[in-house]
Amino acid sequence: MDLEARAHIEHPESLRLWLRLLTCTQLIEKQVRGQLREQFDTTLPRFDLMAQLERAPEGMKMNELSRRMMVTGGNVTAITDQLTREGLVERLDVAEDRRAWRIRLTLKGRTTFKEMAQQHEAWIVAAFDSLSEREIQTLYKLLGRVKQQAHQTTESETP
Amino acid sequence: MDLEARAHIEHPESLRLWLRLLTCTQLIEKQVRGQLREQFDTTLPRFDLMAQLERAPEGMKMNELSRRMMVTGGNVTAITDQLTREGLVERLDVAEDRRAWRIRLTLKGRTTFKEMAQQHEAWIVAAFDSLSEREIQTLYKLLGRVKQQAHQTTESETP
DNA sequence: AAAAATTGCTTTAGGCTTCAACAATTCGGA
DNA sequence: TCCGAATTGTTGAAGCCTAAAGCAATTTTT
Repeated sequence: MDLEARAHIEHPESLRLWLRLLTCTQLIEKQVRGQLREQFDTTLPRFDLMAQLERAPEGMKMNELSRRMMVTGGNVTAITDQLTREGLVERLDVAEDRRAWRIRLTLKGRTTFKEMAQQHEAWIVAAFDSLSEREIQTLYKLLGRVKQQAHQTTESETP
Repeated sequence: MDLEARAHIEHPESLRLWLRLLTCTQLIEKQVRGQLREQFDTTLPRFDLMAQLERAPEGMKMNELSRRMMVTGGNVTAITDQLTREGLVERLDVAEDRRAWRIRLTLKGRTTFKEMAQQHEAWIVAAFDSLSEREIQTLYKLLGRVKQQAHQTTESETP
């Protein structure tokens, strides 16, 4: 019993697909949130922010974090504040622009993240366990088209 | 520039797939939220609740709404309160169980929803425009397996 | 160089969401 | 029958998220 329960017989296939997509994402996401909470006492947004930073050893401006995480700026401010208080990330001055910060994982942040990331990866692999390599590829490719289209639509909204 | 930016070269394909799935869902969802807001001054959760009710002419217990919407009960209480105040749904007594309510769309709710649903359907169809009928079927089928697996995992968590 | 526009971040108000604790009711077994 | 357990819905605290407004610094225009 889930979101798809609302699909009508006469609904177009795309609508059914959308509800299923939504259901899958929400189920997996809930599971990941729960595990992060239980095992590491943290949240998905905080994990996401650290995941972005892990790829940028020299740090990243909040601006860029916001774009990559696909959330608004105010949000990044709040999460960065938390992680800073806990000593997992640090705010560094940007020499050329006194408005901006460079956010970087601390040593503690880096080791903490590594631990979480390893578990996280295992959960995700388990979530797609029922698909073959080939099927994963197919899914990946088809969703690539959906994504591209969605990006275009989003961008052309505000001219 | 989106969530996928954090994918490493050495990450397993499932992780890349997960990030892409998440990106697609979020992009489409953001778009739908925006449109609902602009065109109908409402929110996605409110639309979702009404969508569930639309299939149950005799109404539905909050309990069941909560399960179908995949959100917690407190949430349903709040959204139902709002929609009730606006005259879009109504709380009816359940004869056999004085703890429970039966929530039902009012006439106003029904006509309002029909209008929104029509637009909503068009947005979703547009979102998957770049896929052929056959590709939509493939996606639907593969995600079906993912969903089934996710449901099982979720259920076996709390014994 | 001054004015205007833009950019980077923060703050605030408001909505969604969960979890945990609670009251009322119903159910089930001794 | 009666007591404990489970269920139904509500409330409150805390976190995430957005949109909009605001401030400070920077860039562009005139």
